[in-house]
Amino acid sequence: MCPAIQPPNGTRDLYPIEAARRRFITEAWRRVSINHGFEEIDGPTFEHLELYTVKSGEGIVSELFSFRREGGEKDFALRPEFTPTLARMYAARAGSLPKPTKWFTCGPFFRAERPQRGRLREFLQWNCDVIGGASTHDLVQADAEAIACCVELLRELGLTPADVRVKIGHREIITAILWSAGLSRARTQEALQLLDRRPKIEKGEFHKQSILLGLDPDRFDELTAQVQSVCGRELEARVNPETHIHLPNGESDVTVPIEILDDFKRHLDAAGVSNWCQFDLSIARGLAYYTGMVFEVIVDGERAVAGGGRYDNLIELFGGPSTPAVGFGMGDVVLSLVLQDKGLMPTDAELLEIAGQRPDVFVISNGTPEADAKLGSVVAELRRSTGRQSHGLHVRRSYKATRNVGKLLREASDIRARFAVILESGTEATIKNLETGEQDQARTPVASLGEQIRRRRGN
RNA sequence: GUGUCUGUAGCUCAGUUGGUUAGAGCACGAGGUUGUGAUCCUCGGGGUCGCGGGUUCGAGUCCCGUCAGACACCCCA
Repeated sequence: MCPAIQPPNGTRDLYPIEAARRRFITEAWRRVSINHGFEEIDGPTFEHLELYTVKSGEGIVSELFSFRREGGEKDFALRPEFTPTLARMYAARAGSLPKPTKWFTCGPFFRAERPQRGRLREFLQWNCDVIGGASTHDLVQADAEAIACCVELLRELGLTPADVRVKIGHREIITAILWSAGLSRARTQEALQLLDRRPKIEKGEFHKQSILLGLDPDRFDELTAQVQSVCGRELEARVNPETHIHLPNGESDVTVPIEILDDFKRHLDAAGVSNWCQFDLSIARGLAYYTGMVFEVIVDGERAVAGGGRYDNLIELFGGPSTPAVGFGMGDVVLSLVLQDKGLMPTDAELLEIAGQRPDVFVISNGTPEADAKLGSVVAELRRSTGRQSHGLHVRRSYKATRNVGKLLREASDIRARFAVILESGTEATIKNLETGEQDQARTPVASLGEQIRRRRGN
C-alpha cells in the first residue's frame, strides 16, 4: 500500500448517507424547476479557457482550474460557472428555440479558491435562466419568474421568510444614482464592485474609495435613501403613484422608471412570493455582466445562498443574436449549511424514505438446506421486473454467517426493510410486515411472493 | 497567495511533570443462547499517535519544519 492519498483540497468524499443528503437537494432543485416550466439541459464540465477569459479577462485564470493536454495546444478550464456555457448553447441554436427559452441545470463546478465556510473548490450549483422576451413587460415577468422559482425551492425545503430574505436591487437604478452623485460613466463598473464590497469594509474606507472614483459618497447615500423610500414602499402604501423619479445630472436628468418596478411587484405578488422579498438598492453584485434587476438570497451569518440577475448583453457577446436574459445560481454548500443549522435536513431514516432507497424485502432462510438452496433464486426472481407496469423490487439478503432468525430480522429492521420473507422450505415462505410487526399465519408459495409483496406495497 | 487555530481507531474522545507492548465507548466482524426485530454472554480485526527531522537514556507528550483540515482575509461567477 502506498501512503494514503487524500482527496484534493476543497473536495468532498460522499459516503452513502452524504450522497443521500446531496440527492435530497438536487432532487428538490430538479422538481421545483420542472414544476416552474424549466427544461433540464447540461453541458461539458470543462470548456475552452477562452470561453471564460473572453468575458472576464485574463485575471480570472488564477481562479480557475485550467490545463493543457500533454503535447496539446489548446487550453481548457474546468467550468467555474454555467452562464458562459448557457450563452454558448443558446447562441448556437437561437433561431430554433422557443421564446422565451427556460432552461435549468444542476451539476458540479470548480473554482481554485481557498476553501472556507460555505465555499469549496468543487460544488454543485443549480442554475435557472429565462432567455428572450420582446417587451419590457415580458422581461419584468421573466425577472419575477426567476425569483419565484428560487423562492419556491426555499419554501419546498422548509425555509420561511423568517429564515431568509430575498434582497432585490437594480443595476439601472443604482447606476443612475451613481452618475447623479458625480460618477463618470467610465468608472461605473468599479463603483458597482465597490458597492458589492461595501458591507465588508470600513465606513471610512468606503468614503475614501468613493472619492478616488470621483463619487460623492454623501450625495450618493442621500439620493439612494430618497429613491429607496419610494421604490421600497409597498404598492398599496403608495400615496402618490409617482411614475418617475428625476435625478439631476449636470446636462440632463436621469430618470428612474417607477412604473416598471410596480409591474414587477405585481408579478411577485401574483407568484405569492412578495413576502419573501425586499427591495434593497445596496445589492449591486460584483459581476460585470448584470444589466438590470439583481438579487441575492441572504441568511444571517452565512454567505449568499443564491444570487442572480438580468444580463441582457451576454448572449450577443457569445455570438448569438441580441437577446435579453435573466437567471440565478444556487450552490449546494451554503444551502446545506443553512438546512443543517435550521434543523431542516431530514434524518437518515427519512432520507432513505425520500430517496426511495428503503428495501422492499429482506429474504431470510430458516436454515434448512432446501431453504438455503432456494434463497439465491428467490432474491433474483423478486428483483426481476415483470414488465413495464411493475418494476423489480428492492431486495436484500444477509451476508452474515449466522442462521439465527432473530439476528437476521434485526438486520432487516436496521436497514429499514418493509417486509421480511422467511423461506420455510424450497417451496414455501412466511411474509412478515416489519412496520406493523404482523406476520402471516399462512405460508405463501414461493412462486407468488412477488405478487403478494407488490399488492401489499400498493403497486 | 496571507493569517489564526486544530491533527490519537471508521466516529466521539481519554492518555499523569516525558517512562513498559497506546486505551474506552460507539460502529464493524466472528461465535454462543432464544424460530421472531429490545436483548444478553464471549472473542476479534483495526492506529508507524498526520508526516519528516531535532532534543532526550527514553517522545503521543517538548522544539522546528511540512502536509492536511477548520475559520478569516483576497476574490466572488
